[in-house]
Parts: sequence; structure tokens; C-alpha cells
Amino acid sequence: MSEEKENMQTAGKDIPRATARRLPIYYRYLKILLDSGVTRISSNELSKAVKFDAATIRRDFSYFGALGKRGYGYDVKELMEFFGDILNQDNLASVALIGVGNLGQALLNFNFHQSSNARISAAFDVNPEIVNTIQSGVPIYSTDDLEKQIQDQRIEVAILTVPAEVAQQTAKRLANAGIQGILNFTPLRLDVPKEVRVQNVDLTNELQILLYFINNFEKDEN
Amino acid sequence: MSEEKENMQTAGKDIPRATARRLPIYYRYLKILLDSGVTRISSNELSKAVKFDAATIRRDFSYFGALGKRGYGYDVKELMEFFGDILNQDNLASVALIGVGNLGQALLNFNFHQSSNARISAAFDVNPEIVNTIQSGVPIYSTDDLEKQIQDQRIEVAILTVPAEVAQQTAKRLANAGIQGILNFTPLRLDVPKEVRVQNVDLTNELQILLYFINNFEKDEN
DNA sequence: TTACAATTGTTAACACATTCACATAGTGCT
DNA sequence: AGCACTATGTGAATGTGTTAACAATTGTAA
Repeated sequence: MSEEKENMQTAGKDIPRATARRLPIYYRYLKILLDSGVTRISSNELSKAVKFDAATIRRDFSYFGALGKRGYGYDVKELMEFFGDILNQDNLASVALIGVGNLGQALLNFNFHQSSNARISAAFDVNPEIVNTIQSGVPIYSTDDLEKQIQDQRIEVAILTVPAEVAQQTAKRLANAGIQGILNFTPLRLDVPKEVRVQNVDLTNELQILLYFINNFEKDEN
Repeated sequence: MSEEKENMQTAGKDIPRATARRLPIYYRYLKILLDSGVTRISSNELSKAVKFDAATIRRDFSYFGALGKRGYGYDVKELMEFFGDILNQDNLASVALIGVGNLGQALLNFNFHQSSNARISAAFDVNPEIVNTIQSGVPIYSTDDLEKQIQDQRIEVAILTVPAEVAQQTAKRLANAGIQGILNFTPLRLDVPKEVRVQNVDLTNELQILLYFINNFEKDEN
């Protein structure tokens, strides 16, 4: 297959990864600002809220064009709507949750929908006691029906919260079923075809990193 | 060579952040390898498992001295023990969980202890129905007792899973109580004194980033 | 013992990310 | 309308992270 790396001008330009990771954070704060009646904001004020350097914020915004006004700042509503478009906020994404254990259960309750353009529309587990029930408004299917449901419901993203032992084989099935992205909560580094994007969320790791920094740097920057 | 121990003790300051973030991942895989009887490994083999470039792995290891042998690779047991020391694996850290809601509950069950040197030894909540009970072996205290318990139990790290509305004020109390690190699951960017380290885990964000990249046909790691 | 294959440790180049610093352009006051 | 501010957008400098490439060194086999 030919990879169309140049063709991604669709919604944004060639946005640096570090900038992309900050977009949802900007978006969230802009929404808060708008809700509390703030109509304009400067990069310096925003900097205090989101804790990124003001120059970083201005540079980030500038990748999308000249969104501000010199001597004035940025119009909150305008900016928020702009980022809303980039983040596809008017388009609800259906997400599958694979593995309804402790963490899976919590994520079902978590209600991503409230704070993002995504919604868990199907969950899967092997436990016959919960299969075919509805938890937090989400139907639990048997893992046997993984491929069928993903295709029927046109689900593009999966949240993987299965035990480590079955993580790799499940990821393979997800990839075969046409999933485009996996939010991976297992500690394994998944092997997937290159067209599938994996975003790792490794809770044990985050805690260990925090402990490492505390033990090794008495005081330092964030 | 013979000053390996010294390197380990003093290395902290010079280790790049990016390297530090990979240490727990190396450690985990080395443990898996050791458990399955593997005694030696090359940077290339390890690269296939953890999905970092082999040169990156060698560079990471080299910050701690010459841990391998040319033409041979790395001794799994030696390496694992070395990283175990760096990550303070023989020293169990007591962690407080603040906020026993959906996510907090899941993290209580999660049992960090099994896969790391940390253990949740106290949890806090405002809900009188669960205060003074024990959940997953962890006592739930009233949030009123936050400062007292943290100081009595010499807890240095807190996992913050409270509602966003009270996140900042709780963080302030944690900082005042002498907490050194916060694993922040709330969507807020906390304001804390510079000696307190914050590690943000923003679940909605991770999902949004994944969706953004999928929608914009890009492909890269983490 | 010597030769060969394997694999490290590291230099130098590159790539990505952040920040400084300021010309520029627009705001808002009088 | 003019002037003093303000805050953007960005070139240049700096900082951080990754990777190609290979000399150096060791294990292993004959």
C-alpha cells in the first residue's frame, strides 16, 4: 500500500506531535473559560492555567495560522470552535472496551462522552456472568463476537483492558477486525500492523516514574 | 567497571527524562525474561520486545556505565538487579489514594504492589458510607484525616482521583501535608509548590489524541 | 592460538521541541 | 487622531531526544 504522508492536509497541517498532544488540553481549558464568561485570553494568561510556556502556546497556535490579534490576544469562542473542528468534536466516535475487569468497569462508568467526542458503545468480556448484560448503559458482548460487533457498529478505536496474558492475541484480533487505534492499558508493548496506532497508558509505569524522580531528584523542574 | 555501585548512587542527575521514563519498561521485560529462563539478551532482541530502537536502548544503558559485553550482549539477571536498585525495588513505597469513586475503586483493586514497589496503604473519601471500611484490604479514612494519616504513615506519594471541582484544593492540602509526588488523574493542571512533582494521567486526553491521529492519518509511536 | 562473528559503547549527525527576544500590528485611552 | 501599550507571530538560539555508523572488544569455534 502506498502511504499518503503528504495527503494529510485534510483538517490540520503537519502538526508536531508535541503540539498535537496539547490540543485537547487547550480545548478543555477554552471550554471552561467560555463557560465562565471569559471572552478573550492572552498566551500569558493561558500559560498560567495550562502550565506550558506562553511562547510554546503561541507557537502551537501559529501552526494553524494567525489565530490571535496583536495587542489583544485570542478570542476564546473563536479559538475553541477552531480547535473543536480540528479535534472533530461534532463527530461522536464509537469506542469498544475489551475486558470488563476492575479497570474496564471503571472506564465504563467514567463516561468519556461527557468530556470528549467519544463514547463506549460496546464492551466485551469472556465472563459468562456479565455477557449479555448492560453495565452503565453499555451492552457487554461475548469476546467471541468481537469481530462481528466491531464491523457491524463500525468501531474504529478499542480500549484494551484485558489481562496481560491475552493482550497480544486480542490486539491481533482487533487489528484483523479493522480497528485503527488501541488505547492500551496492559503493560505489554503490542505488536500490531503499522496502520494501527497504539497509545499506551501504563499505570504502574507512571507510578514508578514518579517514585524514581522523587527518589533521585530532591528538587527539580516539573 | 568496579565503580558500578557508585555510578548507580550518583547517576540520578544525569539521566535524561526520556530515558527515565523507559526504565520501568526495561525492568519489567527483564523480569519476564529472567522468569522464562533467558540468561542473555542483545539490544536488538530487547528492541523487538519493548519497541524502542536498539541504539536508544544501548544509549539508555550507557548512562549507567558499561553494563554489557561486546560481542555478547547483556546478562539478564545482572541488568535486572541493576535496574531494580535504581528503581528502588527493595524498598516498598506507601501510597495514598485520594478519592474512592469509580476510578479510585479500580485502582484499589489494581494492586500496584504485584507489579511494582508501591502499595496503596491508605485511601480517603468524603462518603460516610465507605469511610472507616476496608476495601481491597485498604482502610478508607475520612478526608478530614488526610494530613494526620499522611504524616503518621509517612506517605510520600498520593494518587489523586477526586472530582475536578476539588482537585486543586486537595492538591494544596497534600502539598501542605508534605507529599512529594502526585499521580494526578484529574483533568486539571495542578498548581503545587515546585518541590512537589506531578505526574499527569489524563485518560480523556489520551483517547482524544488517539482519535486526532487516526482522523489525520498519521502514524508514529507514543 | 588465531580468526571470525557478534554486539557493545559512543561520536557525530540529525530531528524534534522549547524558549528567547523583538519587530510588528493592533488595542484602547485621551 | 495620535500615542502609549499590549501581545502576537516568528527567526534564531538553545535544549532534548533519536539514530546511523563503526571502531573496539569480547565470546566462540576450529
